[in-house]
Amino acid sequence: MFTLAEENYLKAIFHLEHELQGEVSTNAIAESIETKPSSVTDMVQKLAEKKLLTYKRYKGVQLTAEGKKVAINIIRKHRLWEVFLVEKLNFHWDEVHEIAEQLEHIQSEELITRLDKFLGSPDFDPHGDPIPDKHGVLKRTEKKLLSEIEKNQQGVCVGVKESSAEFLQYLDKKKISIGTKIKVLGKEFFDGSMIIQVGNEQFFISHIIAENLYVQIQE
Amino acid sequence: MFTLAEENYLKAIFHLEHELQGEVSTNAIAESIETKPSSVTDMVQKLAEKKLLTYKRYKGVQLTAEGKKVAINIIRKHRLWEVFLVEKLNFHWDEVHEIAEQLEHIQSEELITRLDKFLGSPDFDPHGDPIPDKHGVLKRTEKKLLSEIEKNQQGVCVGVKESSAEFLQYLDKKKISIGTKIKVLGKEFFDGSMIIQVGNEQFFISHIIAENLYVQIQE
DNA sequence: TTATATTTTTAGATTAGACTAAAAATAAAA
DNA sequence: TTTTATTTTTAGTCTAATCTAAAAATATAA
Ligand SMILES: [Mn+2]
Ligand SMILES: [Mn+2]
Ligand SMILES: [Mn+2]
Ligand SMILES: [Mn+2]
Repeated sequence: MFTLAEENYLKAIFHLEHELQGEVSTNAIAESIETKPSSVTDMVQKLAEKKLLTYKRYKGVQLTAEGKKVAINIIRKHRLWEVFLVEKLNFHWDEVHEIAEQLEHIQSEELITRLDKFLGSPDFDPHGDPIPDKHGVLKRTEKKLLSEIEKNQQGVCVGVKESSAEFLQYLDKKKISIGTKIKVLGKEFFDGSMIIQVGNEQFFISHIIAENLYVQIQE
Repeated sequence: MFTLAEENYLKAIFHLEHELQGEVSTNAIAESIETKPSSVTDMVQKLAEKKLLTYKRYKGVQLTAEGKKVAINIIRKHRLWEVFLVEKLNFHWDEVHEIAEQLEHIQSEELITRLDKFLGSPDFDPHGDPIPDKHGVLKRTEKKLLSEIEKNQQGVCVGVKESSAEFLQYLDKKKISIGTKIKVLGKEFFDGSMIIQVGNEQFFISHIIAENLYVQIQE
């Protein structure tokens, strides 16, 4: 149906639309998929002709409903495969992204239907990201960045914003994973750093860490 | 490591070397991967430069040890994925080949190691074809074509030579699958057709069928 | 508002892989 | 052993996806 490159562009643009809240620039796309802006212009013109996005010269792009549908389906496949790799093959959560980047392009509706069933129709992937259902509907949960919660509040970790192997390994070292309870003991106004409690341990984390961890507040 | 096209050529050449018992011609490759002979010449020259096969103009090609290693690894992946699709996702044996053609190109040693373990290190795929181990070693079994066995002998089906969906569906209709006992009740010298017994049923099969079914003779 | 900087697009080149048409080598038939 | 047929290779073209360099548009600063 679509080429590997086309699928990767659509997925990247979809993610950028959410991060940037609106129109996505040529440079933003180029940076995100590690290519040159001139290459992006070419591809974006091709995708516009195929009605997967709208494009006005110098004005950036926006996915059409059809483009979104394609992107969401790739994301669905990516996240289902990540669940498979962690739940069934016992990969660790910092090892699965690269492999899922390949698996997400396998073309077979039936395969995904069956994989989903085999995995028990999971709602979230190993990084806490929601898995769209077959109609593209995402389960919404109200989660907050750890950096947004107040002193003495407590939450349970439900996801990571950044999901590089390096960050995930840092979290492992600190014994933080999906489901871990985190209590904010102190918060430094100046630099946003925090003292938090995880299990019996209390330690310092920088703002960078706090704004890449999603938590659900607990009373 | 290798491109999709390169992998497909190596795999096709490997299979042809076995079918044709020796040197593989340009035309044979072209037919097998459904491309033009001129395209094959190009690719074969490229693979020769990479030392994956030896090539003499107008003389056909032969895989090097390295070329064989690559080909066998792809076949290993293909067959392991087929087992996964049938055993875990409950696909039928006539539905898995096309999907495995895609999955066999996923690049990750670790993935295959874990998949193999998850599946219980199977020795055969759903069509009865042997799965090479991680060193490329194939489990050899003495099996015969049904067409080669004599009247009143009996065997158990251990594999199919042809594994197109059409042929597999024919076998389903006749209630023949891996493990099925087959007894030869009659054999027509003229055209090689047979009367066989499968379970309680007795029926006629043509030579074409008999020479695409592998059996292991039982006393 | 004019000058400068940044972003984006165009023009032209490159690579992998495939194709067609024609030439060259080899095999088969007369 | 010529002639004819088949197989294989070469030469040249095409498309997808990328790149560099330069031009054009837009944004920012003086
Ligand atoms: Mn991922
Ligand atoms: Mn993920
Ligand atoms: Mn197969
Ligand atoms: Mn098979």
